[in-house]
Amino acid sequence: MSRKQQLHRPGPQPGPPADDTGCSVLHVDMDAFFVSVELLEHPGLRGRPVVVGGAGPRGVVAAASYEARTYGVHSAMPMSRARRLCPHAVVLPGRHERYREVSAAVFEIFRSVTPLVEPLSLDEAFLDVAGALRRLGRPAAIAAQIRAQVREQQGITCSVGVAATKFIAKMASTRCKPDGLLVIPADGVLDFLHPLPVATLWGVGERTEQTLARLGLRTVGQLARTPLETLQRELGTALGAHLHELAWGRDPRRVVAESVDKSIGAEETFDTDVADPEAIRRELLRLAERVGARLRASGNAGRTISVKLRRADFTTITRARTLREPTDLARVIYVTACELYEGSGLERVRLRLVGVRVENLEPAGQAPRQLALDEPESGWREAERAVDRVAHRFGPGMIRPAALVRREGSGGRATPGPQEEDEGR
DNA sequence: TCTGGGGTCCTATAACAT
DNA sequence: TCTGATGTTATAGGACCC
Repeated sequence: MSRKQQLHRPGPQPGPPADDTGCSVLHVDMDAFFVSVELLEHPGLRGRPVVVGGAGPRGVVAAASYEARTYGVHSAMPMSRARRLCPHAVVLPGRHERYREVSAAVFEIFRSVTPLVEPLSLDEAFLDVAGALRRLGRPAAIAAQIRAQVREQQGITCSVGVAATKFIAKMASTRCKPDGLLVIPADGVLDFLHPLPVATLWGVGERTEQTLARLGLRTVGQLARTPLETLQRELGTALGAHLHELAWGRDPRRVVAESVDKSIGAEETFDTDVADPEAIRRELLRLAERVGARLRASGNAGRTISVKLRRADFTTITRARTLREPTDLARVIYVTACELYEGSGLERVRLRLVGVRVENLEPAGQAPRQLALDEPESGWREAERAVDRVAHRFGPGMIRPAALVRREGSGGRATPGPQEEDEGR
């Protein structure tokens, strides 16, 4: 569900089959993934404008059907605006658990082709099929086979870009959406690339597009012919060099299957802005509990705790502190987060969002366990492990700190979160 | 029109060490 | 010993991705 989705003519490539020699990188992208999964269960909605996303007052669009897109609706758009653009759209709240299941099944198909599968998100991945050519045929044939299997086994469509490099494969899948297949031959890369608008490049968002527009650069070709030094002066050394390389079709990045988490975090936007420090601390506790549980589930611990505070006017600050030892304990995360919040100078300021993140991750097993006798940590550790076990058996939210048990008139969030539906246990 | 939640990466700066 | 140059690490902010 790329944000840069555009409406395109679907269908196969015209003309003779393109030469896919050396094009061993595939980029597979599900078409309007969340919507497509919903349509499996609500076939009556097929052909109608359907939008998946947050239904609350501050929700945004996570996915839009192609019918909805004709009204200008696209992902990341505020839901209020989407409803205005397309008042008769069907809005569904989204069920990520279900999307994860379908995603897992689709990725099984990918891995039956090659072990070199690099997930980018639930709905897209790079595949390096160089090692599968002998067994399964040419890259374009493998791509067609994957598309057929996804359609037959899961009932949804995807688009596949085939090229010699990752980023050209990704651009290709974007250009052939929905339900398409596009091969960019190695000797056709620049013809494909140079007429495209700069904003289609991976790494060019709204801000960078504006900067480039100031320089009079609208197409990738114009970008390519701009001196490297100019780009680096205007965009910074790293981004300037990166975009210059991409504009010439050069992208040395390999497809890598394994990846390590660098941070784990949670954040929440309030339905209405909150100034009360007690309510903010309660939210920090909820978030710390969530992050701690996910850290322990993933077997990680982290040394750096950061909080993110977004004011009503959308300006955002972050504050971080690095601990002497890594932790996976919600209690430690919570206490640190509170101290960072209290030291931020934003204690009575109206906030629309708070977030908690743990960085500098390492496997929890190798984290040194300094525990002096007077430290209560081991008690917390046992307590939190017990909570993990209960959550595992009975579902999350069965046990939680007393401060999070909702009381009548306790303030806090304007509407209960998903784990607060039931009154206090 | 009013902007979610999960992340990664880059840059600038400051503090500190060599 | 003082100092400048240089490297390293932590921090903050922001662009960008899906």
